[in-house]
Amino acid sequence: MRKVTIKDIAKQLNLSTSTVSRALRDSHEIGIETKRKVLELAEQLDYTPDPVALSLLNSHSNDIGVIVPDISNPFFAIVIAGIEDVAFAEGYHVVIYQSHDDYEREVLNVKHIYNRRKDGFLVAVATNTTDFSHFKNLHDKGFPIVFFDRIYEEIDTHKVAVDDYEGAYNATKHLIDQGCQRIVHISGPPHLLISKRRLQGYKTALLDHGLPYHEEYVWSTHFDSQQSIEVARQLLKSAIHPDGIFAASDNIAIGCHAAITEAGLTMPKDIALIGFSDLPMAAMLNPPLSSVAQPAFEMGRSAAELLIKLIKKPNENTQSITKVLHTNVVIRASSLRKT
Amino acid sequence: MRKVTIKDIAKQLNLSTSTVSRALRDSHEIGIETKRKVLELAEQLDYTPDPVALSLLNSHSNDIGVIVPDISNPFFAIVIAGIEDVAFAEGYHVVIYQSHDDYEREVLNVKHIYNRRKDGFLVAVATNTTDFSHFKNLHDKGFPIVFFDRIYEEIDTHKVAVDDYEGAYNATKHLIDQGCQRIVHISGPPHLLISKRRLQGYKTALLDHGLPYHEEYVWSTHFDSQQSIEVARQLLKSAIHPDGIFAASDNIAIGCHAAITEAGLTMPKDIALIGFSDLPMAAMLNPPLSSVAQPAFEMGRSAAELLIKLIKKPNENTQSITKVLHTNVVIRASSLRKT
DNA sequence: ATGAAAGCGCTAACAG
DNA sequence: CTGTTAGCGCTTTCAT
Repeated sequence: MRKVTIKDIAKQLNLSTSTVSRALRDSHEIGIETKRKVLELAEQLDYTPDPVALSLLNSHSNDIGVIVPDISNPFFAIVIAGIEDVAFAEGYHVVIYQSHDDYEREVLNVKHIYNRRKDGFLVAVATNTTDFSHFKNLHDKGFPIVFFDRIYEEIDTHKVAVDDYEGAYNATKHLIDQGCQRIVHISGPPHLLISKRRLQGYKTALLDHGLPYHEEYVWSTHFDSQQSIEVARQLLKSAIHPDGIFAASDNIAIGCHAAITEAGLTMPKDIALIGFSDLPMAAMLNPPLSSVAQPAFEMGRSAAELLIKLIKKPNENTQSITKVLHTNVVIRASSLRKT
Repeated sequence: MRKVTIKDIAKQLNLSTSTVSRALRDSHEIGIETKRKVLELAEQLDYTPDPVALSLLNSHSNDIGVIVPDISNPFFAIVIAGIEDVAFAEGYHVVIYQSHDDYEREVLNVKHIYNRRKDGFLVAVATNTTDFSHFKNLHDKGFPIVFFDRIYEEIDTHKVAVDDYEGAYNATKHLIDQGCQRIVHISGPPHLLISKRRLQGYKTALLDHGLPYHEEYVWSTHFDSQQSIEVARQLLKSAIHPDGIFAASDNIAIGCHAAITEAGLTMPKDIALIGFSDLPMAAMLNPPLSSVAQPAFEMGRSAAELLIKLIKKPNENTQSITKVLHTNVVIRASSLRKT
């Protein structure tokens, strides 16, 4: 029970494969009657064109790739949902790749994407990637790439990100407004652009409001709660005794939340806590977690739209655009002292 | 700057493409010297065989698919990590598909997998799938399929699941041991096999320990915390006044956890709560959530091993095996009343 | 030991 | 309006 091909139809109808091919694509140069017969038999035989043969022929696949560090991070899961939303509507299928924040895996993923003739890809760069030639090489060949969230600035292509600086500034300002004096920032991996920008927002907010900036108040960890709880425990045992914590992500904040509770301290009285991303989980904690909301779904949509634009008319898009989305601070009980 | 093909190598070396092809595959009928030259040039030109051409030729791709309802569910994310673990080691690439618990999407995913000549796939069936012919048809053609977690029993192929009955029984027994008298079960979608089995475990445990089984004590919702918090609120407002809740998943339990806290009740004193899966999140809650641990990573590994076995020697595996993994109850503060 | 030719499924000149 | 031919990149008979 093999797959039915264009050949089968041709044979049964005593036509050539090219005629069948043309009839199927509704070419104007085919007799109305022939067309009808072909379409009918195709329907009846449940014919579907072979995408692999088409890929070999046209060098494209109607698939687009998306590389994220980790699908279990709800932020990326939501971004992917946004990507699928527009891709699906435009007739593209999205193939998900995980780099597991590992450079080697990321390189493998990129190769897979290119070799399988994907039409382009979207990527949030892996944490430990420092060599970007796997992106650069493809981009130089004109392969459509869009960066999102974890952006690499040096390649001249479309990018979508959030205003990290603004979000961090406002989160920190909020803590200051709540009367916090010793505000610690727990950052993500220091070399990431998003980490740098969030740190900058934190720093500027302090300075703007007459609070000193101390390097010892800036801690750092990975973007996952397992590691963050450890770091938070250390922090709470240290001599700093923070009365406010701005965590660079919700996963980090969740780790802090658990460590604070574990230490017998209460939020927001002893420590006011705020995270970044406003994952669905944030509202479920006890007390509910304040967070800087990122439009993750919208980020996915925008990135996909830009990629598809790039795929459809590669020439018209000489100007690469960087889309900056805005955040807003969602205040919940973990940081709300005053009413 | 096109991709380098076997033809380029042939031309530069004044050989035929067939010779080059053979040399690359280290055929014995090729001169040692020729072989050396070919290999050297291939290396130098950074030649990689074109997987699309190979797919068209051999009807396979070295890709395996995995269909899950939703990647943002950490349980599935971990299963996928397990799948990738063994697939990667065996030289397969895993392509992730989301059904979003939607039948239509699932059918589309299956078609994509088949059309793109994936070597086989693993699937956790979508919640609202009631027609299984898209699986049945492929299975009848001999296409390798393995079911995991959300299993469909009627197709005779390998399956991997957890002992849901056992897990549910032990969770319920634990609540009974803690002195709970009015134990409510919040189930997942009722028609799912895992829901039925967990319900059965709950029921039997009650009966075995001299507690009555009331249908009004069984509530039901989807496997996500947003919807669960609503259901939990309703439950708490009802006349039941449960002193124990066994939630059919951690997401459901998280919703309950939030609703209980919101209502000003305390765990485990007023209500003892236990979930199912033991997601990383469970330990982070306040109070930490008890849960029935499922070996998610191991489930992924087993399922992938079975699929690859099926792919490699389809004939030898006439006997399909169903692997049942064991659970264990992880007790934390949300349910621990006695010490 | 190597080459020529056919074919995987399909489309696109190029002919009639 | 329809058929023939060539080719996407590769492997595999079948010759030599």
